[in-house]
Amino acid sequence: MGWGNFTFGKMGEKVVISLADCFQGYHFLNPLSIDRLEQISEKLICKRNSVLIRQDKIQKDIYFLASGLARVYYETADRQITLDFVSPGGTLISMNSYVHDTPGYENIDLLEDSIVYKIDQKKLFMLYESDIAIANWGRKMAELEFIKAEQRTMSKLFNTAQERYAELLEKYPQYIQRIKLGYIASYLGVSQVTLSRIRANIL
Amino acid sequence: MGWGNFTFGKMGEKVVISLADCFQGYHFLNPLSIDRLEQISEKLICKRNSVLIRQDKIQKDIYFLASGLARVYYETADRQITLDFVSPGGTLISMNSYVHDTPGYENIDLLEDSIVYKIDQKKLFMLYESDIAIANWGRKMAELEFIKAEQRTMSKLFNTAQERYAELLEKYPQYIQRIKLGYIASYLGVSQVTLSRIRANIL
DNA sequence: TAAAATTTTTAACATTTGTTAAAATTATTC
DNA sequence: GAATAATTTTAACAAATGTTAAAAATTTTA
Repeated sequence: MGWGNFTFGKMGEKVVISLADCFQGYHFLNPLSIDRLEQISEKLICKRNSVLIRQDKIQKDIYFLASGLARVYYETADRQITLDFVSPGGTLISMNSYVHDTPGYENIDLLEDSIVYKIDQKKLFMLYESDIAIANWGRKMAELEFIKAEQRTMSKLFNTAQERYAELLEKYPQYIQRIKLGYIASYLGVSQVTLSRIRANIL
Repeated sequence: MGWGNFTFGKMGEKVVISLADCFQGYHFLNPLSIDRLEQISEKLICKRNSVLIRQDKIQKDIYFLASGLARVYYETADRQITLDFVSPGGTLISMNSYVHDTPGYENIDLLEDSIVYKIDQKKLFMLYESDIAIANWGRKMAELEFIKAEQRTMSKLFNTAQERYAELLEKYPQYIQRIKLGYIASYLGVSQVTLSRIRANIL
């Protein structure tokens, strides 16, 4: 997870990240290990609004987003809270499901037509036991995802919705145009009405 | 991190967890690897109110809490927010500092006289490269800490301060007695006045 | 144990944000 | 391009929480 990269380049063209680059985003990997990971991966072409992960289903596998845009959110009976938007190069994972083979917490939908690579968890776990470079790559993945999640938490705890919205506008103007305000509001942790007030500079 | 265990047993006696049990809390480890980890560990006896980790200092090493109680918090110029309380068997780590060798986000203080084990990060990283069991143990540590942090985030997003306080009371009555209300309030994400109102059942 | 210091509760008020619903705007479909 | 659907903004009001400050209770110290 982590919306750190690009969905659209400077000229508005779609960005596509290679699977190897998705891997290397976490840690250097030798060609042999990359090859082993690629062999347990499957390329998927997904339509806008596709569902990748549902909180009530076990979804052990990991996805890497090569192109497109995804939304990660939690849901209860009465509310839906957006945790993150993920851009190409990012990882889509329900950590609890991946680690414990049980239903996790997150729902992940694709907001745009996307290309994702799916890595088979069972086969990955076997590689962890035999290839120390991949074991350490998997360690790095967990560590860096932890830090990304921590940064999101920090930002939500210490910055106002206004500040966080301004940050979004500055860093990812392309997104704001294309994502529903309701999603952005729940990402910021305010109601859509409050977000409208922020946008109108009433606050 | 993760306040999952016990500080005081049923009769009020202090709980002490062995270093090996701290390790095994994450994942099974063979005796040889346990021994290797123990060899890069150092036992520390700490007084109440000791400072373990400061957000403006690089603190790469990992601590395991064998006995006592710790508080993890973030701090800005005007506010302090308690993230977690950690009981024996838990891990005290500034993940950003541990991973990136830079100052992290968290401050960690000991709220009681405590016993902690410190693991040298540099030596640990060397073990990661040579011992695949330890590499996978380190992976598990990061994965499980991620899940604990995620659960805290979830709880804060979806449960009211009342609900979370009631949970605390039920699960850890021993703590509530000994921790300042201001710390608990900032853990719950409300002002101390609101926590007093909750306690008075005004709400 | 009395005095001092710290912590917790209570009170009064202001402010922020949510809720509901309607109006305005924008996007989609035929 | 008009009609329909979806999204966003605005308005009015209610409710919850924060702030400040003082009182009460508890703990610590001498």
